[in-house]
Amino acid sequence: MPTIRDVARLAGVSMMTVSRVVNQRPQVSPGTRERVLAAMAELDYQVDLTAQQLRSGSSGTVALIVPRLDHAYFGQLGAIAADAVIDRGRHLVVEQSSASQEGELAALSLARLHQYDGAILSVVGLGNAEVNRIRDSLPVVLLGEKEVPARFDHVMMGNVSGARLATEHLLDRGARHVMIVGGRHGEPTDGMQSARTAGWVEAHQSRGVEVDPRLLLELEFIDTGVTRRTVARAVEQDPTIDAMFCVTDEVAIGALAGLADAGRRVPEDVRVVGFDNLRLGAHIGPGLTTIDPGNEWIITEAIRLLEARMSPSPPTAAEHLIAPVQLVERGSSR
Amino acid sequence: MPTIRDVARLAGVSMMTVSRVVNQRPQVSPGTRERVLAAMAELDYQVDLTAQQLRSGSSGTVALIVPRLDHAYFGQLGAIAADAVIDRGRHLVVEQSSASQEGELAALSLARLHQYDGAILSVVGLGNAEVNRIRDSLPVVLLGEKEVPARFDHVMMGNVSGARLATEHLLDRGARHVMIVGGRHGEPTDGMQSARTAGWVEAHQSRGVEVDPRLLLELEFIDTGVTRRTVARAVEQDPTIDAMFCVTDEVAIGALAGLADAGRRVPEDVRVVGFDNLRLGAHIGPGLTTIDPGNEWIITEAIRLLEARMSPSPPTAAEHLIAPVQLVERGSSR
DNA sequence: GTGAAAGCGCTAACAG
DNA sequence: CTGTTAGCGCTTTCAC
Repeated sequence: MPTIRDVARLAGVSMMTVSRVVNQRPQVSPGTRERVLAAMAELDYQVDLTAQQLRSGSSGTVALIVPRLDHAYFGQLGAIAADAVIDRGRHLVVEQSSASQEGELAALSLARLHQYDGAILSVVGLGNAEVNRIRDSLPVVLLGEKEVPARFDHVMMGNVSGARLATEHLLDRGARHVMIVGGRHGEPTDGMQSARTAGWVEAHQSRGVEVDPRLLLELEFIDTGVTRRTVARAVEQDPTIDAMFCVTDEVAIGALAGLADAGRRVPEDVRVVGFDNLRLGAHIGPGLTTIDPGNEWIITEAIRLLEARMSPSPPTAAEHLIAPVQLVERGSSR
Repeated sequence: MPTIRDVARLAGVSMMTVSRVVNQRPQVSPGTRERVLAAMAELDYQVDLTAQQLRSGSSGTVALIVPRLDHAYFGQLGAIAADAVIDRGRHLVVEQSSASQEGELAALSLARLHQYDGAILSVVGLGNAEVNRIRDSLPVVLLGEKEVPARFDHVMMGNVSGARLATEHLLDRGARHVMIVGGRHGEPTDGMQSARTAGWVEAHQSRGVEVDPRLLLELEFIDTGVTRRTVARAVEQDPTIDAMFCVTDEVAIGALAGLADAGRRVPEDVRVVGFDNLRLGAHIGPGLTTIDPGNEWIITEAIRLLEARMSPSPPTAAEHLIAPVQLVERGSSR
């Protein structure tokens, strides 16, 4: 591989001049620039970004760390983020944190994170202890539905309001036995499932309907197949169920399948609403009514916060943002 | 940030000794190792991977470059690859190549690629001219359904055999008017759609059924919504269609929706088979029959080839592999 | 507008 | 088992 020194020799200039041309600095005369560019082309020169980064301290790269690459939701997040980061003149790389046995922490090795100018971290399954290990040495914005230490910037979905919106929609449609599929007891700050369960409860209160605790359906884990089996069993045991709020769209797809297995029609017998607004939802069964969590908004804000932290200006107080949600009405709840 | 020099000073040893401890080299006495580890903990030392890489020439990182992060297929690929790479003692980062206006080439900036020990490149939409710009300076394995220059290692799906298998399955079930949804004329080496169309033709020949060229349904582009509209129109115009081979599962999901829109039942009126074996397929409608392209096999082989290229041993001739496919039979074709 | 010197943090190669 | 020397490829700083 040719180095900047080879280019300098060939062009008859100093390494510094080549460096200036490579980095598009203005203080180079047109003639010199031409000769340097010619030499670069001649040698097929490529900058060594590693050396550049070691010396200059910046890599031009931002990382997005997600738990799983094969969950549709994180894929959408990654695609949006990649475009947004490019528009800001940097590049995005995505890493999967829960890879293999080593688990979340391995990918979070601070050493690796330090290779980037900044990082957007999706903190599902990460304890505060782990998150706290991130020193203030690196600009970081947190994503995710759990409470995080106050000193970090944090963007989350409108879990409570979204779940409430979805459940109110079902109650307003006349449903009186709205099951929450994938619900979980606990504080709304514990995570996605607890927060959405809180919204489900709130909706009942706002509409003056009693909450039936037997309608909280826990799932062994969040998975389409698991949901399918669990839901089919549930509706066979309790034929009065007339609606389901599913904590995610993937769960809702499992619920639709389970309801079909049990011979229930959607929306005639049971209405269904999901959460995430996956693209696919529009084309599944009668069309999946869902909550749009505002992913574009989330990424836009996360990157805005990250840019602020990466800028040389004095660091401001951490922000904690909640994205605005929207109901997307389709056939499964009509 | 503390450096190796700070640790060395605190532990009362040379930088080299600290380096040996950090890199788990055996030739350090237990006592010294203890003191160094203590000093590292005390200072909360983290290696600078950039400097390490500049000096040692290796980053311990492999890149996977995919066109879109939000296509379920590439998400699954990424997840499998991340696990496989970790098991080999390295890390994986995923980049999206078709980000924003700049397009494929930007992410392929050779300079960026050189930061990695090796790269797995999904070459959808990449011309041979672009691929050829990759010098032999970096271990690279190509993925994708188009023909590539012979000097590159290349792993691809069994497009022709898979499409043939799917179509034969439909013909054997008694279908006589098997439409290919998302088909395209051209050489089988042109890309995914042409290759699968070739398999569709082969199946007709092997079963002695005439190919009706009007049953080749082109799509404006590969998208669930586009497919839905196009398929609904097609079956209204030609009521004799009794089966569909869809070039991908995402297309198949659109076809299922379009068939429902047009009042056709699956599988009673029209049988449907997809291609990709997305997890979701099992739970959509009657269950989507599909071709499993052997993603695990593809990634396993790609990484094996990459490891071989990354090893110091002499480079062997490039390999061009085709993954074995399998029919996954579900309700949509019964 | 251009160049020389110095060094980012680390490790290969060689001594001992 | 431990240390010294040199330098990876680049850019910062300062000089001209």
